[in-house]
Amino acid sequence: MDDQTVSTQSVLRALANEKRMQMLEWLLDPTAHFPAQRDGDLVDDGVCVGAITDKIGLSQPTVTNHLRTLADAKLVTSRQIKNWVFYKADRTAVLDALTNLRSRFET
Amino acid sequence: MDDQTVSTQSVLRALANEKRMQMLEWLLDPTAHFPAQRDGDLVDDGVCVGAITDKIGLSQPTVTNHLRTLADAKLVTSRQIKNWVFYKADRTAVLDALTNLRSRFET
DNA sequence: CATCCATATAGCAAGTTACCTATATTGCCT
DNA sequence: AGGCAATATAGGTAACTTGCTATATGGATG
Repeated sequence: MDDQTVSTQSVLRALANEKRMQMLEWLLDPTAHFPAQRDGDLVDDGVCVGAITDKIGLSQPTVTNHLRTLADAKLVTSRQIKNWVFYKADRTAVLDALTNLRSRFET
Repeated sequence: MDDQTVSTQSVLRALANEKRMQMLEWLLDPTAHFPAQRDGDLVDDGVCVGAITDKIGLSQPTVTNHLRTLADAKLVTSRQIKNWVFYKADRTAVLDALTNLRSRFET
């Protein structure tokens, strides 16, 4: 329950930034937002950092940092393939977090 | 829609702080968390700043500031009676904001 | 009208966040 | 092995957040 509190806060902090919100929305529907990748399937593996960096217009380290924040909140997962790291949204985790949040506010 | 974006962010920023989350939860069920007030009904009028200040253990100006953040996000409303200001949670606004947020993440 | 009480505003300090550039790390390829 | 490519880490700066104390404001009351 205290653990719950911490995690809800980390989710809220992760979402309370437009750039991260944008990235998460893109990652939830990667084929709509990113070109196909040579190594790694957009849907199965996720989107590589470079593609996100190109699209969002921030430096690569800043993007890596935002992705870490999303990962800390368990909203995205990452996997390494060769020397790429692919980030993938966890839709279930996102929706569960919101359900959880909502339950705090219902009577 | 851009307006929507801004407002979603203000809601998320408002909730992404434990003290404000706490206050909002209290304000959603005031009778469970605050003693009856002489001037102003807890449910109908809301909770006065002083009562919130006593309970949360922050200075009065800090509490006023947090309440403003919640009010900017439209999660609470305020009304003045005599020289008290009563803050009241807007449950509908809270739930609508979450519904709205969720709709961004559904397929 | 003087004062008191409740809240708001001003202004400041400390901590955190968001961004950058430079560099390290790691894996691949010739 | 050497170099290239992709990402992570380090380190620095500016802006924002969170808290405080001191003070202003404005209604109520003796």
